[in-house]
Amino acid sequence: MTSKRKVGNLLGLAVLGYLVRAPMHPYELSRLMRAHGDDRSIKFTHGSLYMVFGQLAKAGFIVEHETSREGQRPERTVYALTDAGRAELKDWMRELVAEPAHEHPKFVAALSMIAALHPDEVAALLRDRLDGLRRQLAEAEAIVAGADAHPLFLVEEEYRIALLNAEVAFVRHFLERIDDWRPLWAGFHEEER
Amino acid sequence: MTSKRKVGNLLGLAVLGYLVRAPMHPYELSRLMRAHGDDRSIKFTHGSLYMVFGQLAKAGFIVEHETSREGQRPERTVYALTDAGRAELKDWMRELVAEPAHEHPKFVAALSMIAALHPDEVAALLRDRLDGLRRQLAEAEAIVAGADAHPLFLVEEEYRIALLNAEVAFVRHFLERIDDWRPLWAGFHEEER
DNA sequence: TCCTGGATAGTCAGAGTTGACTAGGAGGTG
DNA sequence: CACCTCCTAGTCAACTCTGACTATCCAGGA
Repeated sequence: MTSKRKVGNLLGLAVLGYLVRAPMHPYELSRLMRAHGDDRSIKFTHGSLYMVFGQLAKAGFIVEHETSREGQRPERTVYALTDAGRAELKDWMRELVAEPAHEHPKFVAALSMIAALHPDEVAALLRDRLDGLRRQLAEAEAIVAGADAHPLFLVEEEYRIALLNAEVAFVRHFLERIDDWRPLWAGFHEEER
Repeated sequence: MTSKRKVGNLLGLAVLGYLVRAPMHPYELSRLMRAHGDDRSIKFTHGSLYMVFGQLAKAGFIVEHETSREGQRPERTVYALTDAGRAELKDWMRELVAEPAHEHPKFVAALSMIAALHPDEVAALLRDRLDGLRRQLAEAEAIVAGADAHPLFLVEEEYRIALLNAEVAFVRHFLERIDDWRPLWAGFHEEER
């Protein structure tokens, strides 16, 4: 069952996943995640990270391990995972892998309203989109090719590539059919000269 | 440029898109959208709809058209689109269609942390996921087949189908490779007996 | 006739999120 | 050696969103 989690932000999952290896303070984790390119997979800003640490602590998944200070720098609070946190990590991962979630990508919203634009314009915009998709594909492929890590650690990038390829194919197919649909479509735009 | 919109919630896009046809009050739109199955494309709850109407009004994209009351029922406030609202609708649509957004699906987050689970368990979970994906595919295909509407109005459902098929293929491919990766992977789970 | 459940229409407290702000230290440079 | 910029580490006000709550009307069953 997808009963509601005490901490819903996926950034919390990443925190648990990293703390299982070693206790850390938020700022250290922030650098680590950026270095690993995790910001491509998990949305996070500097500010939300501290929020999530606070939420996880309140929920009992992590505890303050120690607080230290170097020179006059601000104090650092190091957190460690609890047993409850370890359990939450496993349980959350199981749910995310086993149950495909119904999500709401922006492009889907736009497609559901697509008749609001004139078909000629849609065709031009879709060609722009194809360019953008190809750029994203090139980026992802460069990351996979350029890394010397085991493919296990880039499996999320391969997933992204698979979805991007599917979207490219869909957009091309859409472009091919647009002319056939023009008669019906035009009905919505009579008033515009 | 993706300069920040005054109203960011995609539900606002739907509101603009429907009000372009006729003025409406929030509750009426809510029924209409549910009847059209728009909740599959755009996330919305009853409560957030009233919020979004308020935000759009504050931003000048819609205005109160009239308020009426039938019997002792609560008062209904009917809103109409302004010229600024019409412009925002077009501009927003153009951006959403032309520029592929980098989004953060939950499954990507899980994949980036996948080594936290034992490979045997991941294999089992992925098989569960395949079942779920096939159910979602069946659902989407039934919607496309069962509707007598023009395919233009179901293009978002076809997009979903394309992505689901791509994900099925990816998961199957992942399952095939899991055995090869087991030696490396196992390294993370020595401690667990 | 009374009662229950669902549709109608909207409000709002509390939880979550974002982005801007603080403030000292280290490193480079003209 | 004064100045500027980036790095370190964290806080917080303002905004957004969710879900629970209010209140009336109407249809159908007991």
